[in-house]
Amino acid sequence: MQMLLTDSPLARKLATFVSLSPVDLLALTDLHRRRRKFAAGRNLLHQGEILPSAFILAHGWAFSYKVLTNGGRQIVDFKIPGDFLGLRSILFRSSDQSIEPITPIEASEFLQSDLFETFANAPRLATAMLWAASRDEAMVVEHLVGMGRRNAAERTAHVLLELGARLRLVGLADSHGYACPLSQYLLADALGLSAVHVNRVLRDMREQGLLTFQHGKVSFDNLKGLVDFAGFDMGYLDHDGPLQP
Amino acid sequence: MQMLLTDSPLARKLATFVSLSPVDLLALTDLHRRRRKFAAGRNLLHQGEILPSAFILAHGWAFSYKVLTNGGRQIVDFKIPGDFLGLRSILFRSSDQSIEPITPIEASEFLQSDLFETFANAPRLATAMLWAASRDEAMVVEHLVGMGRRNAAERTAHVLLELGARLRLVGLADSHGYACPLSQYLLADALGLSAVHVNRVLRDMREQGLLTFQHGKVSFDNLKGLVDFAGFDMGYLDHDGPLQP
DNA sequence: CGCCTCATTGACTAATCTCAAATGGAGTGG
DNA sequence: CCACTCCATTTGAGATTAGTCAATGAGGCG
Repeated sequence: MQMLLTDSPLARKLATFVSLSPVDLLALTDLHRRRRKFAAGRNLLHQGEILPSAFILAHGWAFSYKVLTNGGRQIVDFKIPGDFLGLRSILFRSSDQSIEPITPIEASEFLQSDLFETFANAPRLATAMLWAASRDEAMVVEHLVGMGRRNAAERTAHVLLELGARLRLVGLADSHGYACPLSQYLLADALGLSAVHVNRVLRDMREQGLLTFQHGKVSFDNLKGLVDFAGFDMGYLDHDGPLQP
Repeated sequence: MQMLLTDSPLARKLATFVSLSPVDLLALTDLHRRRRKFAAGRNLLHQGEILPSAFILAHGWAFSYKVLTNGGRQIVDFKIPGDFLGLRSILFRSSDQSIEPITPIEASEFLQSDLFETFANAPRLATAMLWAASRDEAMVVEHLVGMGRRNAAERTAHVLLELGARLRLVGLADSHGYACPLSQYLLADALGLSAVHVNRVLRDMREQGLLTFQHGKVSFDNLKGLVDFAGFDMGYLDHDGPLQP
């Protein structure tokens, strides 16, 4: 049983940065009690909704987004196994973002009280989770930076590289590439581009031998060149673990 | 003395959302012990630097930013009195952003240990500060959304409206406008635009009677029209206070 | 005054969007 | 197996937005 839990994507991710004690792992188990499934495309959390629970994504992909009054949609982040869904919405009264599954997903639901309990029982785990939240914020900042000061191709490459690095942490990618359920429309809404332009950019990069995004797979055809091209640093992803209070 | 502290921008901001007890105010006092001054334009915190302290901005403006390998600079957030500077960098080992004063500033420096002490002595204040941090993150998300799905004019209007709302919280603005030390270059680096284009956009909005950005002042010439034009919601700014664990 | 930096404007260029249409693959019913 | 539909992808052409380069003003300050 413990064996299985060490293998959950979240445990795997956290263990990369903090060594988890048996107590921590046990507390993590508790958070995984209520496993639920959701269909693709059906809102899991809606902008402004008040939900007393949050989720740990165990299987499948999702995304968080905001819709504007003018009709546009901006994807804030893609969520992969091991990520929290709606963590902020239980710490604070309401969420300002919506979350929608891309594929059918499985996620473990936990309540606000479960979280506070965990914080009390396994402080080290609490720290690790706070760190994970901070890492998420660093990713949003990096996304913002890319949006403002990288062109369409650099941005696209950067997002796909970042996803690769994150997936590798949970064992879902290697240095050659990964399975990717994103449509070009989703990519466009994340990158602040039109789907048409995303398509052209992907073709260019494929023809330049940098990366291939096709048939549900991302292949890094020239990883070094791509990292260079995108100005991908990764420092904001795998910096040292959290300080222990 | 207590009177004065209730008047600090941070106390004023937090008090809008959480009622602070005398103990909380006292703890806040402690954080304000070490007041320091910094000249405009001199880096306060540098990308990647490890600093054991953070600041509460008491007077003047600053901004946080990242520089890219390609030379571009993206401003992540403007900092006004009552804001934290470098809070993340003491919770986590290193900061991925730099901070620079725009005007001469005064800020209260506090150490990591001061913060943990405060958390222990005044839990309610700790919650309030965590909430403030979360609000900052919501602003970054909104900034990201604007970058991706609002055009140059909407983005500009949105940022200036948001600054107005934040300044009002600390008594530095009213519904007509506020004093604003930003140059068009800074605005451009925050908006992901060229300074030249910012200039044109500002002129357009001035000619349309929406807002005037001139001589260090922002005037909302048609607040309602402007809010409408920018799709400014404000929900992400003044949502309810934090939940009390 | 002379020298800054910031703001402003014009002319031209480059990036990206929009509209429109064609292609292709996966599933579905006959 | 075929015809058909649905959707995502792909491509082209022209319109729009924003960027670049270059020059001129305008205010502040030693």
